[in-house]
Amino acid sequence: MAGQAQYEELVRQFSAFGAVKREMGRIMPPECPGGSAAVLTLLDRHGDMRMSRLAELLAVDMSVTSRHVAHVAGRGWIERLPDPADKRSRILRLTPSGYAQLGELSRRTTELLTHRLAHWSDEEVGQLARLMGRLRESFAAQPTP
Amino acid sequence: MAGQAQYEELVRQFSAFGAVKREMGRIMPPECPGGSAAVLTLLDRHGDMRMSRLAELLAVDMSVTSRHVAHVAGRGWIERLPDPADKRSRILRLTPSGYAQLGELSRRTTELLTHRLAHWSDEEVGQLARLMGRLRESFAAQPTP
DNA sequence: TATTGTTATACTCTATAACTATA
DNA sequence: TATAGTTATAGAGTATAACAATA
Repeated sequence: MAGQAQYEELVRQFSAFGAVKREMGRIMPPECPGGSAAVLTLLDRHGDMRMSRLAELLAVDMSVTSRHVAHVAGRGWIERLPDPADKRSRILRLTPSGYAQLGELSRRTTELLTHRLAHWSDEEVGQLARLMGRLRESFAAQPTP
Repeated sequence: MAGQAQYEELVRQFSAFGAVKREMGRIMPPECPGGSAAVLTLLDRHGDMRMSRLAELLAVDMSVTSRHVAHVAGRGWIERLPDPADKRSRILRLTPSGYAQLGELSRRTTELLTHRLAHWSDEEVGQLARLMGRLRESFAAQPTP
């Protein structure tokens, strides 16, 4: 249970985090903006899925998901297969080209973080990842009413 | 010095953080979007300053800063005073109305975080704020060439 | 009637470039 | 000539609402 001053400090850091996110965005391939990268990463992580499931994992409206998916499919990085169980649905699946794109994304982000976090210990990187994961869970647990 | 797998996990958490930021944004007053809140917060934190200094603290282009400042000034939350040392410059200063708005922002964010982070210890909140602050510093230290 | 997904519209945030006023 | 700030334009991300197809 923390106090108001601590929460305000945390909010300041949340706000300042935008600069980190923007720099990550700048090193991405021009054809693959952040939304596309998120789609590829989640499909890699969780396997084939439907639009609605992807929207849930992205934590954005399905209309937004639809846009991102259309962009990614247009580049040939995923394919949209018919769902035999429900003709309204489509199953999303990474293509070999999509896996190649994921490799490129990984190379770029690893290269940037290797430089920027050169002075961070293994434990610190893990701790930040763990706390941010817990933060996301704490917010996802109680969706806005 | 961390490995590629750890960096990829960290990048996933960076991406997922967007959901937290969006929920924070949803509870803001409609007249005061994120950019405006950042301007008010930084002026409160660092005192009166010029546009260029604010742009540096926001870590965005001055054209973006100019937009946010115009919005905030239009609501009467800050005033733009002439700089006696340089007629091209303007000194930004919070008004009483601006301080009132800051109080409202603080109430809303504290209320949200009190609920969402109810199970977090004081130490964990402090640790997350500290690590995110260090992350920002690690990125700011080497601006993009 | 309800659900899956798409599209149209609108709003926020951002960067680049052109512009002005002053240094 | 260089700098402080503004504005116009363009692009990415998002949400809401209206819509089509299917359950």
